[in-house]
Order: sequence, then structure tokens, then C-alpha cells
Amino acid sequence: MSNAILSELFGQMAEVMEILGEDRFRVNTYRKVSRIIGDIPVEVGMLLESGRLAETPGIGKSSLAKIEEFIKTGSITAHRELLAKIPGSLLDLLKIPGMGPKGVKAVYEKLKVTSIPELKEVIATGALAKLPGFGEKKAAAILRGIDFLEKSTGRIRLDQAAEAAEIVVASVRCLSEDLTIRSAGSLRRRRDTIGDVDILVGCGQGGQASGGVVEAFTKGPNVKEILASGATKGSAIIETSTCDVQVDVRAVGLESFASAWQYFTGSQAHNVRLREIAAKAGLKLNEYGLFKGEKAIPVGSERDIYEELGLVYIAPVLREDRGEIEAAKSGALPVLVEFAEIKGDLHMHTVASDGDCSIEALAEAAAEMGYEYICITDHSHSSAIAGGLSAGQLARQIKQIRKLNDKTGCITILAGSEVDILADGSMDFENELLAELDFVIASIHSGLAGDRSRVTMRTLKAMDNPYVNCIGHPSGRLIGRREAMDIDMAAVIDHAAQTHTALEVNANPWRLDLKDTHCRTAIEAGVKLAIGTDAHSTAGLGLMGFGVATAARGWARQDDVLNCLGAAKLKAFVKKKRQSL
DNA sequence: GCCGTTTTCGGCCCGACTGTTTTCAGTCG
Repeated sequence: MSNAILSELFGQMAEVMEILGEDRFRVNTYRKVSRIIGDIPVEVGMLLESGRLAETPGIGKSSLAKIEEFIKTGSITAHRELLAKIPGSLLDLLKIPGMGPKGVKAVYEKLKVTSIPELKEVIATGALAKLPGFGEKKAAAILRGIDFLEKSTGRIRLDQAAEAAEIVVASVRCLSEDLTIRSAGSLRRRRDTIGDVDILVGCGQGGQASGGVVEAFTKGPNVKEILASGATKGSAIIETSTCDVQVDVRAVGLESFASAWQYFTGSQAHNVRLREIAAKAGLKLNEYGLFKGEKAIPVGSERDIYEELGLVYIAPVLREDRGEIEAAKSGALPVLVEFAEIKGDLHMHTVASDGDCSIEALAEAAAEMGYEYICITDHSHSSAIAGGLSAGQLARQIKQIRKLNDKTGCITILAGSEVDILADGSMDFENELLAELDFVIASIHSGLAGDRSRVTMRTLKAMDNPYVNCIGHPSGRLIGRREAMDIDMAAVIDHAAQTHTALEVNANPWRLDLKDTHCRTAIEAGVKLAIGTDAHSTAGLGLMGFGVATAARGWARQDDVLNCLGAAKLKAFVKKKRQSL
């Protein structure tokens, strides 16, 4: 919890310093420290105590002292002093698209504006347009920015971003079948949330066809507002079935496509590191290519770029400046798990609880996906709202599944359950019944707001049960709707390792839980990840890719993922725990 | 503020688009 607060404090210090016009490199440093702390999967306090924080690249003496002060006292003097220099509400203005630090400083000093309502006021009176450096158009753009900010829900889910990308790809595709159209940015990196969608279009040598690309995009369906429309770059608000999404489209010549794709995939922090490496080697890297002086070094693929810089290829999901560049230098990058290696789906619901279809329908759909097995995991009876099964109903479902296996044969159906972890940490079914199952997921569905020690205790106790093979959606977060539980994830991971319990990577884009950084910590502790879609319909089985990407973002290899095992080895995993406890 | 097989001082990624300019600053990614 303190990580998030600390990250926010460093971010705020950067913003205030920027408005005050302080040295931009110092500002950048604070930003970077904010990002680094936000990425750390365990409590910063623990890292500080062990001395590992001081070794973290990017955290220097000054930042370390501020972090130490925060851990001891709960606040940072430098932060309080900075915030005393300007009204805190001024930071809200920075969130408006089109308003940067210079603009905020100007409206504050010249027009005494300190909040969004006051900014609206000076736009309405025309005072903003008269300010030097502003003007009618800029004032209008800022008003639209305020409007967008007030309507937007912030970052969007992966599935929402994917839908926006599909809409835009289709409208650009209408222009010509020959265009190379790819998504880039955080969508390609499969981050858990997406700010805006980036689409890259490769259009012939020298970009001959690029003229029409931006136009095809901005005139396409679902375009609500055009934000920018230049020769090679366009930006617009796209309406999807659930939300409005900002989409940026860039058109480049095919000879620049590899470098442009690398560049627009980011992350920004990853790219900064690459450009530094290029500069040290006397090269220049930009979206048009890799250059030695004026001369372009031919790069036909992203792989070529990395290799020219002395690195092995780094997959998009790893490009976050979380140590992947160092690993690529030393050849220590993992071979990441891929969807094709997934042998089954371990989490799904049928009509027996809150799902939409039958066991047979799920089995058929899974067989078509090439799976070797699926595991049926309906809710247990305490999840009354989700139609949880009674002990008797589960016993009958187990018999039904055994019979179906005798009949079908093309895919193995495992009998499982997503059993509620009760308030005291005990399981919602008796062990005698759990012993009949092939695979047991234990999940917390109630009391998620409980205090840290309580929810942690419940989870640890569940893992002590010899029949519990996996903790479902361990943090309980629902992206954009509900915060994660305040749970001691380091303790959960540690206990999972000790008890031979897997941790789920719930592939539903609402959850993606465990999240990427926790996946990485779990893997380092030797914990297996169980990727499950939590499907409530046959379509839901298709979400597996999001889960695989999340695990891969946590540096997961095939060996780290439980459902990369065949059915026989999976059963051996279950048996091992039952015998050891 | 951070960092160092060119550096403990002097660097710190790079380009597009917009609007307000008359040569460029601000913002964004």
C-alpha cells in the first residue's frame, strides 16, 4: 500500500517542480523514481530494510532519504514544502489534455486560476484567449480537453482497447488491402490498462500511400471527435460499445516500419534506455531508423534493431525498463510462455452456477481450441448470488463429468470447483468432498474490504488445506471498479511456495489477477501460475491470451505455468500436495 | 537528481502537430 502512496508523492513533486519551472532533468528523475516505486511488487519498506532498495538503479541517495523519511514518519518534508508553494488543486489542471506545466503556470500567475471550474470561467469570459501564447483555438481545445476529462473514466481495459483497435484497423483497411496495419503502444505490450490506442500503418516505400491513411481513419465510423490530423499522424476519439477511446494513427513508409513499430510500442522508459545505448555507440535511433551519422543502418525487423545495439530481441510484453535490457545484454532473458503451449483451461463456470452454457458446450469449444483438458469450476454454495452449488449438487456434477469423459474422449474434462474461502479461512466444502475433485480453486468472494491481517490470514489458511491447489484471483481487484484487497502478497507468495499451491492468473480483462509484477515475484519464489479464463460462456474461453500475456509480462516461462502441463502431470501436481500435508 | 569500460562533472531521447508565431514554444507520446 505504501508503494502506491510513495509513487504518487514522487509524481506530485515532479509535477509541482515542473510548474515551478525547475530543471527538467531533475523533474524527470522524480518521475522515474515514481515509476520505479510503482513497479516494485513488494513493500518498499521491506526492500529498504534489506538494503536492496539502495541497490536499485535509478534510486539515488536523495530519493532513498525521502523514502526512508516516509517509512518512518508517513510523509516527506520536501513534498510538503513543494506543495506549499502552489495551490494543490493546480495539479488537477495538468490532467487536462492540452494543458501542460507552462500553461498551468501562466493561467495561475496571470489569471489567478487555481482549479478547473475557475479555468472554465476564464474561457467563458474570453480572458484565456487574450492571454499571450493562447488564443481562440487553444482556449477552445482546452475546453474540449476539460470535457473529455470529465467524461472519461481514465485508463481503459485491454478488451475495450482491443475493440477500438479493431474498429480503426477496419476503417484504414478499407483504403487498401496492401497496407501493413499493426497495433503498438501499451495494447501491444498487453498492459493491464490502456491510456490510448496506437495504430501503425506501413504504406509502401517512402510512404507513397500515406496520404489517405489519416483521412481514412478520421473519416471512419465511430469517430466522435478529431483531435489532430496531419500528413502522417492523426488522433481521434473513437466510440466503442462501452466507452470513448483516444486512438492515434501513424503512417510510415515500409522501410521505416520496423523502427517505427519498435518506437511506438514503447514503453517510453524502455525506448529512452535504447536510445541511450544507441547514443553511446555513436548511433541515433528514432522512428525512422537506426543511423550512423546521416547513413541509415538497414533494419528489416525489430530483432535487427536490438541486435545492432548488442541486445537479443526483447518481446513487447517485457519492454517496461524493469531489467529486460540488462537481461538482454547478458543473455539472461527468459523464453516466454506462449499461448500455443497452454494445454488446458483451469477455471470456468457452467449453467449449474452463474455460467451461460453446459459442460458439453465448453468441452466442445475447448477441443476446437486444441486443448487437452478443461476443468469445470462452478461456485460453491456460499456464493449464493452466483448460484453456488450445494455439496449434493457438486457430488452429482462430479458423477456427470466422469460419465461424460467415458463418452467423449477427445478432451479430458476435470472435475473442479471454485470454492469460497469463508470468513475464518476455512473452505466452503468438507475435505471428504474436495478429495473427490481433480482440481480445487479457493477464492475470496466476500469480506474483500477486510483488514490486511484478516484477508491475508484467510488466504494463507486456505493454502494449508491439502485439497486446495490454487488461489483464485488472489488480489480480488476489478479494474476500474474495485481496488485490490489490502493483502500481504509477499506472504501469500511465500506460503504458496511452501504449500505447493499455485496462484491463479485470472485472464479476464476485468481482473488480470495476479498482475504482472506479482507474477514475477511468484515465479522467482518458485510458485506455479495457473492461468484460467474464469469463462462464463464458450466465448469466455477466448480470453486465455490476455492471461498468457500477463504471465509473460511477469517473465513466465512454459515451466512456470501449471496448465502447460499435460493432464497426467497436472494430476501428479495435485497428488503431490495431498501427500505432503 | 542520477550516473560513469570515453566522465565524480557534465551530460541526460527525439520528432510530429498545433497554434501563435514571423522563427518557435508547448504539448504529447
